[in-house]
Amino acid sequence: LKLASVLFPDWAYKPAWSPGSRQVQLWHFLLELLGRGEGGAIGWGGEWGEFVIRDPERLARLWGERKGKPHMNYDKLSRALRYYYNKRILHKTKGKRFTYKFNFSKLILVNYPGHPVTSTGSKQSLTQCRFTTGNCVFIWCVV
DNA sequence: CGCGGAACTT
DNA sequence: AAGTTCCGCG
Repeated sequence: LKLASVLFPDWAYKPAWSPGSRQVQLWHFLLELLGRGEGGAIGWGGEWGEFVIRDPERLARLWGERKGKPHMNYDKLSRALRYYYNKRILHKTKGKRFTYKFNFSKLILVNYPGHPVTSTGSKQSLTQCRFTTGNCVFIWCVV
């Protein structure tokens, strides 16, 4: 089963009153590519929530295309990623080049490679905030 | 590379 | 608010 579109819970979107609220958020975009197993540009890393940017300039180009920013590059994209540190969405895996990590206190993944979730109980309690992309099911933990 | 301040845009 | 652009610093 594959879903054509990715669904995020309401709280994961920019506020409706915010300018550019219809635009995708960068971390949504990253999860979209990761979930799709897009390959080349970005992929999951060894640890829980960790991902590696395999082709930084290509990822930047893809992001720029999505946002209509033709001059996007990794320097600028990575600045946006660094703004996520204080927001507790991401942090850097120190010492590993182009490697970042999602803070999954806010986000839990099912079918995450190497971390299958078998407990139906924990699934049940969180199914309201759920979206699917590719063969990964993302379950959100509202805090 | 990776970091974070600062000004600017949407 | 969530980036984008630019940049000096380690």
